[in-house]
Amino acid sequence: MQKIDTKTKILNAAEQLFAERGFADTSLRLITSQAEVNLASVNYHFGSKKELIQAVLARYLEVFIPGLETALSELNETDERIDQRNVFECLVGPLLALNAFKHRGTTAFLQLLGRGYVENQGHLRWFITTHYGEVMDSFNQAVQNANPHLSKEEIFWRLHFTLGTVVFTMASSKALIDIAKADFKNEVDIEGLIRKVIPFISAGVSTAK
Amino acid sequence: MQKIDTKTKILNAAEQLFAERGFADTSLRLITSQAEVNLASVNYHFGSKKELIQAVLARYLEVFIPGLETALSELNETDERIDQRNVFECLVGPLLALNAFKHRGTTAFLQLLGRGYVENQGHLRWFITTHYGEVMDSFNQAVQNANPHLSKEEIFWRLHFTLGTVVFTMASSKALIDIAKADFKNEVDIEGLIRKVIPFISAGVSTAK
DNA sequence: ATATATTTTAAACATATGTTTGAAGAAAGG
DNA sequence: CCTTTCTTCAAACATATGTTTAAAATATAT
Repeated sequence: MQKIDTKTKILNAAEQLFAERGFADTSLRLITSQAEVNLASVNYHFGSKKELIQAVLARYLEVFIPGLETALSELNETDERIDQRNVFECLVGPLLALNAFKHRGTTAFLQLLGRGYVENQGHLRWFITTHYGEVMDSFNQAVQNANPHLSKEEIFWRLHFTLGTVVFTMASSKALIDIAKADFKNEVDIEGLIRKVIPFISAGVSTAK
Repeated sequence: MQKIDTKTKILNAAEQLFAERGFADTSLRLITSQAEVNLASVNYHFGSKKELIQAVLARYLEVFIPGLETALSELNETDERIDQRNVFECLVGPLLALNAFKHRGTTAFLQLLGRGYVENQGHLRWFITTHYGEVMDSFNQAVQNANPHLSKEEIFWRLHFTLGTVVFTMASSKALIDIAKADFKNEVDIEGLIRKVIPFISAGVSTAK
């Protein structure tokens, strides 16, 4: 059994609590008690709560973004006609890879993303577009290629609708999966959920006005 | 110029600030200073911050739910084939009616709904399904009539995807509208946003597997 | 082994929060 | 008018929060 250093213990506890309860409702004392570290170590290792939040998100983005980058560049190199579903499929691999990187990683990442977008007047959006602007542009380009009938503004809106669908679904995935199991006797896991949501958002994005 | 009583002044200020900044990030002192009333009057009139939040939401639900009820019962009585868009259109009237009830009422209500769903581990979700279960069932029935090719389970999932789309979009509507204005020089108001989202969710709900 | 740097710790700090108190003020009823 | 009830107000209260401090403990390097 290997020893986990303080920094990682804080990140793990903070990640889980932020995803479950949101950033504002999670105190440093709650984080440090769950991580079994001293309160002051957060400020020592991260500087402030704000920087801790960024570090939690960064740990996932640093894995997810490169994965998305390679998937997108592969897609953009094929000469075949690109369907919107193919574009969204680019997200599936990198997203599920987060589960290998960390237990329940996919769900946690998507929940954090949702929290970050809704809280703090869209500061996360600014962070992502300034730090990972190229990937966003690349993804946007792929969507435009798949939907030549749509204006850039229409695509902007629909991609944000998509983000809402995914983020909200993942944030309440546990409850939804439980309900589905009780009402329809049907077991669905996180990958099954992704497979269900892709036809929905693909149809939404590609539909004619 | 009529005198507005303290209770209403608090509700108005709280509603605006809750919608803009979320519940956790809005202090009672911020509310009472904007409402120009004494701090203690919140506890006097509402008991606690939690009850104030419920009162703010209830003021809208009491107007919106009956409106939705009548729109749905009208739709369910026609013998014509119902399109999925007709079902979602049932929401538009009651939603826009909130603007007559109160200035910027539609936006405020939808933002509050989004905040309520995302904050506080889905407590609002439980509140609505237990208090307004009949309307939810009626809405569900209309969707089934409009989509006879879909199983009940598939509809269950897609309606929750829809909820996510709407709730997330509205919670971040201010930020999104600002970006659209900056990037595309295009002013979108809340009705415009509703008109944009309905084709998206309608296509998503009705698409074949 | 000693000196240096890094990390951990308990305690204190400053501030912000929701809530309560008790007196003063206003409104209503007889 | 006086009494009673309802409402407002400034102040205090108790607690929770993010952050800082300075000493102790541990690790690192020479």
